[in-house]
Order: sequence, then structure tokens, then C-alpha cells
Amino acid sequence: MAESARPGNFLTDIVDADLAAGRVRGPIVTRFPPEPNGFLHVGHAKSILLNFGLAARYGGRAHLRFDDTNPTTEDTEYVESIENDVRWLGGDWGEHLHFASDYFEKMYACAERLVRDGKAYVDSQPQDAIREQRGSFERPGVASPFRNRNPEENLDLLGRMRAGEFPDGAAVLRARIDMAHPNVLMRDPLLYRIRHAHHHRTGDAWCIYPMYDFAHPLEDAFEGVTHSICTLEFESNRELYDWVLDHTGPWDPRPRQYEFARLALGYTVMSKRKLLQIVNEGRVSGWDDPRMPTIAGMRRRGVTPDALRDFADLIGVSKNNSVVDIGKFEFCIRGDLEKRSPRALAVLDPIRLTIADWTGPDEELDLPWWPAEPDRGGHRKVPFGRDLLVERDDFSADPPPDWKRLAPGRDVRLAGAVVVRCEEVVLGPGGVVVEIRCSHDPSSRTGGARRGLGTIHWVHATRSIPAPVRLYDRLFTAELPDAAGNFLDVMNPGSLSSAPGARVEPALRDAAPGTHWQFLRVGYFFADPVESRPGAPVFNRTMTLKDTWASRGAGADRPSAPARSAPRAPATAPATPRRGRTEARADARAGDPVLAALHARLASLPGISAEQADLLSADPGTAAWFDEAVAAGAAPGPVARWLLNELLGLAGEAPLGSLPLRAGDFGRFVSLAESGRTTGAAAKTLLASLLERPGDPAARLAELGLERVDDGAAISAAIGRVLAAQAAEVARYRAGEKKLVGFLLGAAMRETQGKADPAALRRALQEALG
RNA sequence: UGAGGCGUCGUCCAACGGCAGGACUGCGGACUUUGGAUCCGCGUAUGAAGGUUCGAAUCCUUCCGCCUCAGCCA
Repeated sequence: MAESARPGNFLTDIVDADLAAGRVRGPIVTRFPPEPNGFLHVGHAKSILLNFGLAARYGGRAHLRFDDTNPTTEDTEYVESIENDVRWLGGDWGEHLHFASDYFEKMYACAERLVRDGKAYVDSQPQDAIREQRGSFERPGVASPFRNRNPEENLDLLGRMRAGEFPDGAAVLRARIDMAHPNVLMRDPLLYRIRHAHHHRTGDAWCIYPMYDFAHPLEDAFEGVTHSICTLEFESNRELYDWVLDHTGPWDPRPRQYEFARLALGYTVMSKRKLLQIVNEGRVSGWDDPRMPTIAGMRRRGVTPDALRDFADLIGVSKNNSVVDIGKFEFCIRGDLEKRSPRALAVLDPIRLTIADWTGPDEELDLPWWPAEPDRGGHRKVPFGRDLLVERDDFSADPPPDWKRLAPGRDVRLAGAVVVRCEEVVLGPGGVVVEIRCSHDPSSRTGGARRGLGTIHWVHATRSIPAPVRLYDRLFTAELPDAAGNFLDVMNPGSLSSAPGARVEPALRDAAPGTHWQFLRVGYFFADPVESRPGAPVFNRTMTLKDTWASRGAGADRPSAPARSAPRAPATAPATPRRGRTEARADARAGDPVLAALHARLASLPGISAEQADLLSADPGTAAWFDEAVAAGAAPGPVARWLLNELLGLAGEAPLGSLPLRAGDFGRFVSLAESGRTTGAAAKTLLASLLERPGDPAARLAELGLERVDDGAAISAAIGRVLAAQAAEVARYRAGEKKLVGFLLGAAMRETQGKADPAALRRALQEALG
């Protein structure tokens, strides 16, 4: 699918807006910034596909950048696996393979600049002191005794840190921001720490290393990244990201950080720590164990990049914290493999089937690899004869009425061959079925379908070949392993099983490693790319087939699915009830006589409700703005209503004082809006215009032609046009869908640009509709 | 507790003041030499309450719930 044809999301909305507003003039540049300290997993795949996909959609570029700022945890081994995984997913970074460590010198120069500007200082305190002084959520931090060292001294100290004069932990470089900042990340965050450690790329050239919050924005800026996309947990880091860029720039383009919800997938874990733990403890065979949610594991299992891409498209991108149903992933895997897998015959748990009345010799059936798509071509010989093997599950001595497989006296088709009837069941010791003896219908060889007849798969008893087959299932039995007390307790003991008796048709003997097959009626299998060899194939079950028969039973061999919310951690009740905003304002008034007087005065104004007075007196600035608007001649009630309900929504985050619209003009606007010269809807259009571009409300009203329309003929004409344009909806309305009146009224409102009185319009519309 | 963020069918994502829609799952049916695939059908979801508006999932307010942040990790 072309990138532009993919559905958009909130990030494409942002890029569209940036482009439309001219905020980004050059190409869109994104980046995928892994730390080389582990393997990539399906969550990273979402991010990779998002970043590379976004760049492709806008004809920009995406970089692969290793965020290697912590030498003690990183290794070049991971660099290779990550590059490999990104490339496998289709990520093309062109020339732009970067390493944070390549920027160490430039970053250091930025640090020196901050120091010279008095924006950073060297703190010589131990770690514990710094942590203690940081304060807590409700308690502000306290300043370091070294906070006021002068720039010369700091520069000297920083140079000596770099020169290796201090041991690890003896000093750090800190930004000088605000120790009382409500965002604790802004309380003089660390920029550099001393680490006498060997770096996988820079060797021993450095003994100080930048912290993430300092390094990351600079890396983005150095590379010209326009949209720096990360996950939700970095939301509070954004303020610091912006601070760093604001004090080291100017930057063009100026990178902006945006956050999206990381992927959480049912029945698996995604944290690096937990994945590392199950690898290290030998609970899986390695990072590329096919049960792992790692890209390497999925690749080994037989999942394709296309399936991952389909999955990413299916789940979308948003800021909602959500847990994606693993079934969606399985759906994408099946859908992808369905298209690319030739059909072969294999029996996982064989039981002998003898066609007792088969008198001739063995035959070689010529069967197509694509039974449903003969045009795709490709055939192979499959030996067939008297002695066969079929799936044990495909026989039942006492079947339910709608059983479509083998049972005493029942007919069934052997796929690609003949219809057989079960005549006799041979029991072994303990009463287990050891052989099914059948008769066959020679006339059924060339088709002649019989309705309702089931079909089962088979292989030749002696000329099929044994092959190792591994059956993989979900790694965990709980949908939310992280919510369990210990995620190890909910590991699925049956996540890996083998089929020791499995036999495959002889043509599979030379299956090339890394090829996909559908074992008819069994599932999708992948010739293991590592252990499989021509002549000695080894198969991994990538995914079972959808099984509507089994699913209506007791869930077959699926681990049972407990409720998502089951082992939720108990909510800890806050010691004191949370203080609401109303209460906070009341408290503020109690402690501030000026605010209290303000509130009292506003509350006494005509047409002002207690709630409005409370809101308007939230801070002196808002109140003053309100007063100024009223002073321009408007009635307090309407001013309060327009201000609180409309202006605040239009203004968004911006404080009133920073608006292009002056308070006096707003007051004049309200007078105008209430004068009857225009309608409410048109007034909103006018307000929005005034917010874009300051000006006199009355003049703008005239300029935009937003005067109220009372002309009955004009209204009738507009309704006539709407009814003609919405003929289908009108018909539906007349057929009884009365709720469409709202839709049609909306269309009429737009047709008149909101300038007609809604009540009059509605009357006219009802009349026209009959 | 301070700050930031998020609440739409069972699940994931749309709807950007005007018909709450799609996909997954599930259920039913058709078709079928895979109980697969394919096709058709089936939907009581806007966290709650107020307000603004002709009209609110969308704007305002309050409340509720969930997530993130107090590493010299990223």
C-alpha cells in the first residue's frame, strides 16, 4: 500500500498542520533511536514502522540513530542485531545511520555554552545528597550549595571532569533551572555524569557521558529531525527537551517531540528487563526463540514483515493506553501466510488407516501446491496406497451428530484422493485405537463431490518421512502477565511442544530453510531458517489455522483466558482526599483578600452566576480582562458566557493576555453578538476571525458579510438548494428517519453560513419537508 | 500528594459543532475436495453530572477512573 493511502492518525494531523502553517519548510525528518542494549521487539516494530512510514508518507527521511550514551550497558553486538531487524522490517535509512557517540564533541560544546551562559553548573555533591535535595511531588527541592558557582569556575571544573581528574560520582554537570519547579525533571536535571568506562565506539576517549535528557534533543537538532516521536512515558521529559533546545539554539528546523502510546499486547510481556530475564534464566532458548515477541523471534517463527506491517496498520496510533488483543496479531499472520503458503500434507499425531479393499499397488498422485488456485501452477507427486496415516483427532468412536470426520460407518474424503468409509476399528492394549480399516469408493477419485462430506488429510504410512515439528503457543496464560504478582508464574508450560510422531509428505524433504507452508487443515509452518536443511527439514508452527470447530468447544488446547482485570493491584487510597479545583480557588481566595474582593464584586454583578464568578476570579489577569471587556460597554452576563464557553475553547492553552484579540474589542464583539445584528453561529465565525487577526468587530462583521439574514425568500431558496443536494437524505427522512432533520438543518445552516435564525430556518425546513 | 496525559462497541481505531462508523472477536447463514479461505447477515459503545448551542463524543465546568514522572537508565 502506498504510504499516502494508509489511514492517518493524530501524528499525520500534526504534520499536515505543520506543513499547512509553514512551520516546517524542509523535508519531514523522523528517527528511530534505539539504545543498543537489547533486542528489538514487536513494540519497537510499531515505532519503526511509524517513524519510517511517516517519513515515507511525506517524502521525507527517517534516520536510524543509536542512542549510545551509557557505555556500561551497551554493546556493539546489539547494534548489528538492531540494524538487521530494522532492515528486515523494510526500514531504509539511506545515508543516515547515526550514533549519539559521534556527537559527543558537539554536545560538549553545547554544555560549555550553557555553563558560560550561567545555565549550568558543576555540582560536587554525592548522589544521595542530590536525590534528597530534589524534593518530592508535594515538596519543592532545595538548592545545591554549588548552585551559584560562577561560570569561570564551572568551566574549569567541567574541563577537569572531562580530563579525568575526578572519579566516578565525584561531580556532575547540572542545568540551572528551578529547584521548585512542579515538574521534578526540571529541578536542575543532570546533564553529564562521570563514567570511567570503555565505550563500544569511542573507546576511552571520554570519561564523561551526557544524560538522555540533554543528549536526545541535541541529537535530533544536529540531524535536522523535525518530528521526534517517542512513547507516552516521555511526556514530562518534553518540557526539558524544549528547555535544552531553547538554550542551545537557534535550530532550524527546530525539532518537536510528540508522544504516542506504546504497544501492549495480550499474553506477552514487552519490557526489556523481563525479556532479558527469561532469556538469561533459560526459560526460552534465546532472544530469537520463536515464542519471543522479539523481531528476531518472530522472524524465526515464520512471521513476515508484511504481517507486522498489516498489524501496525490494523491497530493504529493514538495516545490511549491500551492492550491490543493478541487475536488481531494472529489474524494478520494468518492473512499474510494464507496468501504465500503452498498446501502440503502432514500428520502430526498419526494413526494407521488401511484401505482394506485396495488391491492395486501404490500410486503417485499428482497434486497441485495450490488446490484453490490452479493457475498459480506447481504440482508434486504424493504417494498413495493401501497403508496410510491420518490424524488421531480426525477419528471419533462416538462422534457428535455434526461430526464431519472419521467414525465407524461414516464416509470421509481423503484430501486429493478418494472417499473412504470406516468399516472396522482395531483396538490395541488398553482399548486405544491402533488402526482404522476402511473401504473406498473408486468412483470418487476425480471429484464428484458429495455434499456435507468432510475431508481429512493423510500421508503414506511408509513413504512419508518423519520430521521434527515444533508447536508454539502463547508464552503466557494470562492476558496481562504484568498484572500478575510474578509474571513467571503465568508462563504457559505448554508454549512449546513437539510432535514426535509427525510425518510429512516426501516432497517436503527438500523444503528450503525459510520457506512457508500450510500443512493442510493443521496450520502454517516455517522451515526453520537455522536448523532446517534440505534433506532434513525442521518445521516451526507459525500459527494454527482458524478453527471454528474447536473454538465452539471448550477452547481446545488454548490456555483459558482469565479476565483482563483479574489480578489488578489493589488501589491505594490517598491519605487525604484530593483537592478539587473549585476548592483550590476557594482556598486561594481565603488566603488573598484581593482575590476575595474580586470574587465578591464579580458575584454581585447582574447576570453572573456563582460558578462564573468563581471561574472569572481564578486569577487577577482573567478578572482584569473580563472587567476591561465589560468596560467597553457589554453586559456582564453575556461577556462571561462568551468568554467562559467560547473564547476559552478557541484560545486553547494560551492565556487571555497573549491573545491578539484585545479585551475591549472582545467587549464590543459581545455587544454586537447580542445586538441581534447577527446570529450565534455567525458570531462564532466572527470571534474566530477576530482571534486570527485583531480588528474592530463591527467592521469585521461587515467585511465578512455576517449580518443576520431575515429575508424569507433567501431562506426558502437556501432550503431549496439543500433539499436538492441532499435528495437521498430527504427521501430517508420522508421514509421515517426523522432524526435526519438535525443533519438537514445543519446543512441548511452551512448553506446560509449560519446567518439565518435557526428557529426560522427550522420552521422553513419542516415546512419544506412536509 | 504536585505536574503531565488518557477515557467511544468485548478489543483496537475513526468521526476535528451536524446521520456515532470501520476492523478484530463472537454468533448465524451461503459456498467449499482444508470445520481453512471466500461471500452475506447480526452492534443497546461516547466514564458521570451540569452548562453553552437550533444542534455536543467534540466547546466550558465539576466529579470519577486509569496511566506516567521524584535513576549519576533510556
